[in-house]
Amino acid sequence: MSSLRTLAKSLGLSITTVSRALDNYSDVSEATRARVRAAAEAAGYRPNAAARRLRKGSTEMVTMVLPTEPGQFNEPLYIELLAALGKRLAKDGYDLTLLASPPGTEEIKTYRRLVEGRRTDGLIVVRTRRDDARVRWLLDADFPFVTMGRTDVAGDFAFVDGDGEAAFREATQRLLALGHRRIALVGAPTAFTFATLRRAGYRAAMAAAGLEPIELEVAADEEGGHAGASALLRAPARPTALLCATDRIAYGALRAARRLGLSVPADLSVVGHDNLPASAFSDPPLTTMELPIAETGDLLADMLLARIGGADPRTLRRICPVRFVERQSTAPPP
Amino acid sequence: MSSLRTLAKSLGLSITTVSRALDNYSDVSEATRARVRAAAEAAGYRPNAAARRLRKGSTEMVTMVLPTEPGQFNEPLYIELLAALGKRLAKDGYDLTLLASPPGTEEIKTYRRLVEGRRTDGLIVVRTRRDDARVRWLLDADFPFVTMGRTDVAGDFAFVDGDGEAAFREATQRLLALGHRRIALVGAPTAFTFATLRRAGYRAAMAAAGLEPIELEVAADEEGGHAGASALLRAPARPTALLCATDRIAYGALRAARRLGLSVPADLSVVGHDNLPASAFSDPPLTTMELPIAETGDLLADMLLARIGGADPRTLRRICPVRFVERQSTAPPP
DNA sequence: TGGATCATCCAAAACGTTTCGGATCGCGTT
DNA sequence: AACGCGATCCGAAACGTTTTGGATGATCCA
Repeated sequence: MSSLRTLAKSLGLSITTVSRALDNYSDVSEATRARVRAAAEAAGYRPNAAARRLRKGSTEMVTMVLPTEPGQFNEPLYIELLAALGKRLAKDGYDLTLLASPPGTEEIKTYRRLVEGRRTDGLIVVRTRRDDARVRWLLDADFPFVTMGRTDVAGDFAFVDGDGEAAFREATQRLLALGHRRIALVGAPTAFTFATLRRAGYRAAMAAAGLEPIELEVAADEEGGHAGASALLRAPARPTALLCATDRIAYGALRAARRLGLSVPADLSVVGHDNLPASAFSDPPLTTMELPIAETGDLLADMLLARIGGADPRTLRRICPVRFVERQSTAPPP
Repeated sequence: MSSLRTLAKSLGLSITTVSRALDNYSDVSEATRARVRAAAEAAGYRPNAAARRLRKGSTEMVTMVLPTEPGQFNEPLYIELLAALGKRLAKDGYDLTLLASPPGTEEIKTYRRLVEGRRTDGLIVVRTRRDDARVRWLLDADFPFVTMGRTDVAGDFAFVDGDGEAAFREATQRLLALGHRRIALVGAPTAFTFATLRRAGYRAAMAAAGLEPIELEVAADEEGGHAGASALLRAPARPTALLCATDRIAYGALRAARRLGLSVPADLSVVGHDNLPASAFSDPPLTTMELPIAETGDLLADMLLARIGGADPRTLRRICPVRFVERQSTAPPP
């Protein structure tokens, strides 16, 4: 409604001057600037986003595409991440938007639309895979992006990740220190980088202790955890501890243990990862691990802004330590 | 990079014709259309979103602003809602974006930016309050929007809501039918419409049975549920059933019961609402209620598109039935 | 043959902003 | 008196689409 034109006309000034006054250019007098500001305020002037984008060639927005399919995992984390990112980006005048897309080819199409239609200045890629088509495509298109989580894809790009390997190594060592020997991993699909890294940490600690790893790969949700833990706990040499790739897997495992009449932690120790809000209230409260999500969001935002500004991605990589959160689902073996 | 201009030049056609060919206008020959299509495909042409928006005056995007503060509630639901909405909107060529904003005045500012800067064609408002400043503002600005959840704000707008009142009435009746008499409500903050409606249903059923309601209002998360249930269960005439406004409150209640040495459902029945993925795996699996979220999303999307198209909001209101999900957290009282 | 109709194409305007390259004026210097 | 300079201001172009309002031939009918 209220455009620069009408504003200029009502002030008896040129469009140029009004624009520059509002943009704090130095070549407009303080008196005029004040007058313009007041008028703009009174008229509720707000620059038309499309026009400004067309002219400036930048959208001042950043997008995160969330792969969604019915019953996916880790969503609460992504929302929190979004909140942190949004806050940090807003400081630099960027809007953060989230786009839901079913994973797979549909997702790549979404990226194409975003990038080729110049609908966003930068992207945040989450739930990375070891071979990640999105990352490959974005590298190829030479478009600014940042990933949360690592990838095996060759090329230079910015990322933030938790040190899942060290975390699971440490967690395994803690279980070993408690006296456990038959420690099983209820892992997530190893197509995801995080699952592979956590497994590597587990394997390393087991190998160092001279123990055979016991592993299962399940869907990264309660159902997967339930099925996986049920299978493991029915085996002849029943594990005394379950190291779960995620908290949601751990919830399923807790339920499986109960159905088999095992009490946690007396008969079985269970450890998760993510420290979801519900984990402090599970039965028993879940021992788990946590990546400080707010800091991660800040970092990702900083990196993405740097990338948009043209920074070298090789300087933008960070692997963050994961904090161990001890609760009541772990104890010495029976 | 590849604009209409370059495309036209390379084809020896005018910009107009290329544009119209791609837009399936009838006044361009089939032969030319095919030629243009092929060239556009080859060049990877994608219309510049800003330019098209500037010209058409519409953004072809729809926004949902998610009020986020540390440890909020119901996020998994919103993600699923987002997925459903996105799918439905994509069919009509609309992008759905989500914007996180701290609730309160900051949130209204976000709405102003979106609406006055013409950054979106329509809004989805969630987590409605009885007196909702966002709704008031949007009504005042006469901007197309849809709410998930009702409001006491006077005025006509489109909404979808679950029939929380009927659901909680029915749930209370079920508990009554099991023989419970001391049924307590662990409610959410009644500033939120849903909390008030659910409480109304509970009160109606209790009144009809000639019983005094026992109520507490807590934060709508695990912590709130834990605190509220702890207080209620320590009272002299301990309730035999807890009706919780949300599943997350119910998780906290389950934990509180356990800490007090009460077994669910033998000593205490617990009922939630939302049917979060984790609820089938709590201990015991939680009896709860469910609003089919995918259908809700479809409905909301339909309504919003209708509103953007100028439909009368008075024809766009829907209160959906809520399904009762019986699991193992309910039983007759001891 | 002349006029109407149709199929196909196009020039130019418009959307609202930012920005380039001056224009104008007053004032102090030489 | 001419000049230079700083402080203010402005016209016009440009961003890449969509759309209006024709233009141009070819074909058809009387």
